[in-house]
Amino acid sequence: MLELSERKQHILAVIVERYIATGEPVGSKVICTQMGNAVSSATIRNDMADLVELGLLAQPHTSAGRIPSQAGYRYYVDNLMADYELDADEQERIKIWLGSFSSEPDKLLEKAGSILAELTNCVAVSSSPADSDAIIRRIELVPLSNHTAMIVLLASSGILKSAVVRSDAEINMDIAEVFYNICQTYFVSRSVSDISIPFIQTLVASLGDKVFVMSPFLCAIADLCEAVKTTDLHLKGQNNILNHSELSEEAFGLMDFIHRGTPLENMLDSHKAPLNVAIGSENVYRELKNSTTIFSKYSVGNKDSGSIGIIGPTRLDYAHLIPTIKYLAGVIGNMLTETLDE
Amino acid sequence: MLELSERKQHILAVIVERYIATGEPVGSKVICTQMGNAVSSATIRNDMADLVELGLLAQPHTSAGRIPSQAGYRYYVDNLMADYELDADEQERIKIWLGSFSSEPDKLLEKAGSILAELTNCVAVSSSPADSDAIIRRIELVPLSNHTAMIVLLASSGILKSAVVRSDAEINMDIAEVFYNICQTYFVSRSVSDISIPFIQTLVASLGDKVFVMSPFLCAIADLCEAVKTTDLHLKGQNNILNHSELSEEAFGLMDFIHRGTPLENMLDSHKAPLNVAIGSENVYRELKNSTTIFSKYSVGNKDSGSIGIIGPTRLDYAHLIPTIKYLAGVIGNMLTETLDE
DNA sequence: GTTAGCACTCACCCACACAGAGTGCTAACA
DNA sequence: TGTTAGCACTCTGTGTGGGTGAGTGCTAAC
Repeated sequence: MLELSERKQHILAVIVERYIATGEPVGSKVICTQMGNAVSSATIRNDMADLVELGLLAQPHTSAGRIPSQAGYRYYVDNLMADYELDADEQERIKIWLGSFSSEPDKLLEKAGSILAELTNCVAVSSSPADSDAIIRRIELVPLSNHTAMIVLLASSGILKSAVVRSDAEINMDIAEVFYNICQTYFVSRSVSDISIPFIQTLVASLGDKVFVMSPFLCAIADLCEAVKTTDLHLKGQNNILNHSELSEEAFGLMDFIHRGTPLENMLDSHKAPLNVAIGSENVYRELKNSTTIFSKYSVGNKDSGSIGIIGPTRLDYAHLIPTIKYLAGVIGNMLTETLDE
Repeated sequence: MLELSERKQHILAVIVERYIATGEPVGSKVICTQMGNAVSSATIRNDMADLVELGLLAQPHTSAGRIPSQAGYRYYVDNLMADYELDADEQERIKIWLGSFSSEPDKLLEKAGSILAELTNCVAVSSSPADSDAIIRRIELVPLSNHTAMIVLLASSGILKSAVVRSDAEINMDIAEVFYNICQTYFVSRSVSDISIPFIQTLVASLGDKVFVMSPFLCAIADLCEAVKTTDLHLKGQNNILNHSELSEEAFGLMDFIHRGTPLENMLDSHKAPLNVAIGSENVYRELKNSTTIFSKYSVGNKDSGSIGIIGPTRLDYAHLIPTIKYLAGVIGNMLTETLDE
């Protein structure tokens, strides 16, 4: 790690924080005042020149002040940033906002995304748990009309998926009973990755005369298992991209990137640590080379499941946003774990 | 309605279609060629001057060609536009895309929005049916674990709402039975607007010792009824706003507008006709004064329910988009009606 | 009513000058 | 050796003026 004199660290911190606040390059004179005129602006200029040399600061042009380079932000996040905890008020507010309506996992994640977008003024992304090894906990048939029913599947990943199925035959108690038995025998307690199309086909073949009645339901179950294995991304606050003038050049590319879906999923999947902060070109995808991504995983029942986080400019209030995202991920994890309580 | 000579109509049509295709102002010479040199460019210039006089064309500046004014688009849509039907291929493609996974109403609408965004390169908006007079068709309790259950509510508007509820007491057959009886007696066949907070309070008071077990469920039902009364908006293809250079000036305002939600809901609610095309300042909200909105209502069980449509620039391929949106609305209506079949 | 011919009008592009902010460097100082 | 005052320098942003070209509007003839 880079060794910096106390004063240079202080100067770097002032520049980062001031630039984060104003978006304007910071000149030596301003820093001088900010530091209570402890040293002259010329001294600060000398230090700033050194910091540029070290790659921690950048100069948009000769006659402008300095702005943090991506490495400068990184140094700030790793070494200078004040530890900040959400105060009880903020914590309470988030909890109430999130829990005002006890909802399904997918809706909870969507709502968490909305909250995050609101709090951060960035694009918020939340991913629902995708777990190929998830076990089917329960499957229920909910009759809706004579010919339609809803199938609900609860997986050990805490995720709940449902589909509406239409059957040509009337859905009565008999059918429900048969469905229940099939589920208990062939589906419940198995891994979702066992439920392949061939599996369904063999199963269907063994059903005899019930095959026509049952097959739409069984196909729906296969679809639901597929859905359990698939990551769902929820995007919120896309309007915030245009809020950040430094992103206006690449707003189009960014928008396109987040709408493409798959690369974003891959990125979230590749995260190993519970918290990931990627500044500028630390991001794998070059579409994000001028953006910062902050993502936190949440865990359902002690197992890392999905992520929630933001995509924004590199000029971000890291000191406040990182703890906020961490906290939100914690709350979501707890709420989703509850559904699995036996 | 404005009386125009055959030739002027033709010139207007050429200008509108060419401008839609290229985005460049159209000059007299180009039109001349397009019309097979039937008349000279000077003649066309004279006609164009008349069309400007009538307010159907506009001139970005003296030495540029002409572009359609908003009134010009309107005249085109009302009188000149070719009637276009989706061919069987396109129809089939939409149906397959939409119906690949028999889904819940909300998800169906979301998917329809995605399809529309894809097909039109515009922001697609779909609203789920909100009906204050909807009748509760069914309420079902789906146990998920010892202490959590899902409540599913089907309303006559074709909409299905669900919530996950956590109860301190264990959820067993007894509780399911009590719940079922309460639902049959107090909820099913009533209008969702009857299920007010006071109603729930009186009901709770009459439950005696079951009050603690039941109240979270009953509160959830009240929330669900509220949800049935509320319009849900699904936005898709927001990246498309940046695709249209003519909207880049107001991209920020537009983005903000569609994210505010309520005005958009009000707009959809105010539509009386099955198909609404508002060009530029025909839109009530001034944020849309340079945009076009095309919305079609879909009906569930012969009753107008929600809308689906797009927001884009005034420069749109009206001749193709309008039939596409109409068709999609028709398909959605049919699919949602099916769920209600008794 | 239609056409050819021509002057005219802007938007666009480029080059240039000017002001202002903030620096880099030098020489003096503690 | 580290710090400071002073000053020339550099580069952006803005505004001004001339040149080019596309497309028009107008006039006079057909």
